[in-house]
Amino acid sequence: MGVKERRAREKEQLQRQILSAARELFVNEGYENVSMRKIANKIEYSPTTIYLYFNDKADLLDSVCKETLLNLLNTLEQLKSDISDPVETLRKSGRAYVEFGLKYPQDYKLTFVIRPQFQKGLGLEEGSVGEQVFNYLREMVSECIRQQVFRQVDVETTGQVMWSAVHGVTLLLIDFPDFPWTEKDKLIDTVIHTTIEGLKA
Amino acid sequence: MGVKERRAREKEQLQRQILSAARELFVNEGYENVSMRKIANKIEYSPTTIYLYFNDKADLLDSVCKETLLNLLNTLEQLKSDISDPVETLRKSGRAYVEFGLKYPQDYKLTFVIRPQFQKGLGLEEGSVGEQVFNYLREMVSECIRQQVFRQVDVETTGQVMWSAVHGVTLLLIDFPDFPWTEKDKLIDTVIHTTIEGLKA
DNA sequence: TGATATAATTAACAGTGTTAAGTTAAATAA
DNA sequence: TTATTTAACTTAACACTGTTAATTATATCA
Repeated sequence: MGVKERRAREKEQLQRQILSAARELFVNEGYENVSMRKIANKIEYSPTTIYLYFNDKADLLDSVCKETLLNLLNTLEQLKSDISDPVETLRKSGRAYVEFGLKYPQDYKLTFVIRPQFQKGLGLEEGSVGEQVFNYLREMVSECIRQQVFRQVDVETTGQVMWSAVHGVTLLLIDFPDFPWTEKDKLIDTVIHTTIEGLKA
Repeated sequence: MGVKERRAREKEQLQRQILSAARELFVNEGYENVSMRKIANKIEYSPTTIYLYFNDKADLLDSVCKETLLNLLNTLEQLKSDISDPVETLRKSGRAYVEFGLKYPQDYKLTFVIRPQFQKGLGLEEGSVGEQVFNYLREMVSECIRQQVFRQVDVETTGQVMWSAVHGVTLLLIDFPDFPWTEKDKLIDTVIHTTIEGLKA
């Protein structure tokens, strides 16, 4: 009886090993520059072994991104402690979102830009981690509207506006590091502040 | 004397031919899925001929993006006619920017997301078309501040905030077409409106 | 015409994702 | 313990990729 379970455990472990090797390579060298053979070398298995654990390279990317989203979700959920000042929490969440993107720029691009190009199904389906992330944002925004700090536009639109702003500034900072940006922290704060002010009643 | 010129014209023509074939393929099939051989087939030349006109595939991408930026710049410049209502012009420009991105989604991603990954030099250097686009935005914003419609934060930051917003919503709409967005036009308008309101004095 | 310069091509290299077939090792059954 | 089945893994191969060096064809000039 225990044999099967041990084997299952071993399989799982190898799967995780592959995943972590893939993540490290994707993040350090970019998805396009990582070959299955490179990943295989890193874990000291033959390239085709990977195909016993993942459908293809895109599937590997998919799994890496799922992890990233989980990380992001965890990071965010640590912030929604006090509901007394929802705007402040939203502000903090926005900052945390952008900072997450800048801390793991490759992961962020992989998840929010590269992946959609390969996996047409957006990864924001019902019950997915991606959806949970957006739900978090929805809750924050919802509370701001409920307490009548924000004007009474619908929650969906408001959330999407907020997402646009943080997504935009995150990607610009990642993709054009040499652009003469305003001091980075100031820019991020201004983006978030501006959006929140614009949403206020 | 005229021979040289004719030859130069012919070279130029072939270069343009290559470029337009590349653009068409990049846009329709995605940069990664287009091979030099595919481009060569399209123009009925051998693959290596392309290398007589462009350094490499990234250089080809570069040229395609430069054209895209020129298109964007032209689209925008047709709007700055009346300076009397700078906020309205800025609003229109924002809309035009997003619409441009949605009209040519592949071009937009190529220029603002894919290219930075291959060409580390951001393509917004002094005198570049990219810089001109941002200069346009700067002018618009500048006028809003000059007429004291916007609060007196610096022009740079304000412009960058605006850019973040439109860039963000454009990419989200492109990358996650299946997400349950608010009605598209409403979302775009709200993003721009919110940002502008947030920037007002 | 023959010499020269330029344009375009062929062949090749080292690498890619992925599949099908073959091999090895481990677990079960006799 | 030995034979058989099953799972895990590897080898070899296919049809591609971007790019370079060497080669051939073409058009211009003397």
